[in-house]
Amino acid sequence: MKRNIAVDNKTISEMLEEIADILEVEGERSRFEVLAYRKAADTIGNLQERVEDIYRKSGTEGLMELQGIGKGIAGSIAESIDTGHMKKYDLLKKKFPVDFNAMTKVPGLGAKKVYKLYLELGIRNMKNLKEAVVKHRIMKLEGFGERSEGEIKKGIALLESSSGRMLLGNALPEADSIIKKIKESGLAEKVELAGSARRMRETVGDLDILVTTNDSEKVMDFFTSMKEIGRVLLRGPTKTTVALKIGINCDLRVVSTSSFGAALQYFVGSKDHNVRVREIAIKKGYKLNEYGLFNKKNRNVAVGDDSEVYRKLGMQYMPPEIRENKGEIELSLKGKVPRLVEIADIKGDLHVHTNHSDGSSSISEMAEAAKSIGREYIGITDHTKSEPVANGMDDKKFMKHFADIDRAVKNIEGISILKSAEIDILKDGSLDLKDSTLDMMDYRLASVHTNLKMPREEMTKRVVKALSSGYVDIMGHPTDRIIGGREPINMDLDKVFQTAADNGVVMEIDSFPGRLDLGDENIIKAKGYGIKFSIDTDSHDADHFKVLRYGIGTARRGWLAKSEVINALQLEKLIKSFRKF
DNA sequence: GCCGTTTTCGGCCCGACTGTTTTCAGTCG
Repeated sequence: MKRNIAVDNKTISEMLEEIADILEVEGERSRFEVLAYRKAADTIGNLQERVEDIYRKSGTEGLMELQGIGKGIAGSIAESIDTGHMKKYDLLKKKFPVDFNAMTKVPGLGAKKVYKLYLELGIRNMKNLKEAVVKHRIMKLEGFGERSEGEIKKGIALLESSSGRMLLGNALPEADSIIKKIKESGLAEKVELAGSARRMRETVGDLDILVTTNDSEKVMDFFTSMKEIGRVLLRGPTKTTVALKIGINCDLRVVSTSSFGAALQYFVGSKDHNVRVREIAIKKGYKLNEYGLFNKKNRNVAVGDDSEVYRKLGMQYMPPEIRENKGEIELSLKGKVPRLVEIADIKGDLHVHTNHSDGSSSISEMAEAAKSIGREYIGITDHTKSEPVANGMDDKKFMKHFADIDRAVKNIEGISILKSAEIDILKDGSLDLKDSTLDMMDYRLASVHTNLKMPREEMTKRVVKALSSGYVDIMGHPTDRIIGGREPINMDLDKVFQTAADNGVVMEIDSFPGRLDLGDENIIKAKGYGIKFSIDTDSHDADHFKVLRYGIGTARRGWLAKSEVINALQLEKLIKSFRKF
């Protein structure tokens, strides 16, 4: 019997991570080999495309194109996809039947401590660990103590109450508020957001805030007493870590003014980006750390902000969003980093719902709200009839709807309102409205909302048919994924993007924090096909327009320039761009 | 195990904080 074993990225990533853990505690291999496995695990864990798809399409060569994956690990991944087993992993796990993966997630527990707990106390999993804590067996171990046991206990509780990473859309407003308060306290000179939140990653594991001050003690006091803070995890003169009530940690780092530029460069990351930058520094005779860029005479030559570090290294500045070691270093050395799209470039919003379907505000209210934040046009894209839960409208209702839009247009100045719809792409790839209705629209946005679990071939066919119909201008939230909630629909993205390119279909970047769809990696992929993008908010309420910053952040992570974004066009040019012939 | 405008061999980023240590290993980012 042939079993179809689904091997997802998370599983593969966790296996590689455990191999690293076990190799580390065995201590027989070089620490670099351990590092290599961790790096590979990291790459797979953060991948947006399914590693299985890459393998099925391009084989081990395709896998080897990924960062930190060479012949050996590619082979292991291939093996696990083909057979459902990874021999190397199985062998090591047989030797050490320990759930490193779960236990190293407890803050303060790394591979070596987990190994020691196994050797001395026979602890193999979280259940054993919890029991040992309750029986106070851990504090008696050499190298552990009462304190460690308490931290492990708290760590377990924390893990059980939280799921790890948090949506950027939930974390960033919290960071904004903390930073604002520190600024207003007058205790710090500079206060900057760093880390993955600054890079606008779709989820963040923690928040990093960087300050310069001449009174570190007072800033730390102020920070640890803020009402947002749940408890203080560690506190030192330069670094304090707290658990925020919203469920993630926040680091506050204090650096001297002269180190600010290097520190900002360092703490914004990413880690992989920084490794490359440091290597370049070494080759040029410098030493780079968070305190400065030091020349042979040990003088810090990069005073100012992070752009100074890059300038001194002969590199063009790279915006935080692209610092992921995905080719930006090479572009920077050649001076070819593109100017990325900004919020200020956006002139309109092409995905807006009203209370005519499942929105909560009227056409006029949405238009007024958009106008008040500087939009010059919006497109009303209410749902079609296949979405009864969203009050989707049929052809007849759309007639009345369009008349209502005409009326709203007459009563508002300073913003244009376009007629459109978020048209359902039906199971067979046809569209949910009559051609005659579609003809009345200024443009057409189409999305998949139903039958999301279709097999890959069928789904690909369905979407390709819709995009080739000549009636789709924009594909809405193309993969339909919900971050942390729903897998992307299974389709051959290369075929879909090729079809879109051939038919002049624009891909949407839906700015809603839980969607961010397309995501950064798929944007880069689509960009390769010459596709254009529309960065929309998918607003269902007048208050939703503010989520645009997440879509812009994602677009920037996808290296998009203004010229690749259709809603950065003025209205006349936009309309022309929709007229294909 | 990975990787390559000094290399297909010989490198592989760097420092803070903690607990339990009496000088440091482990963990983290």
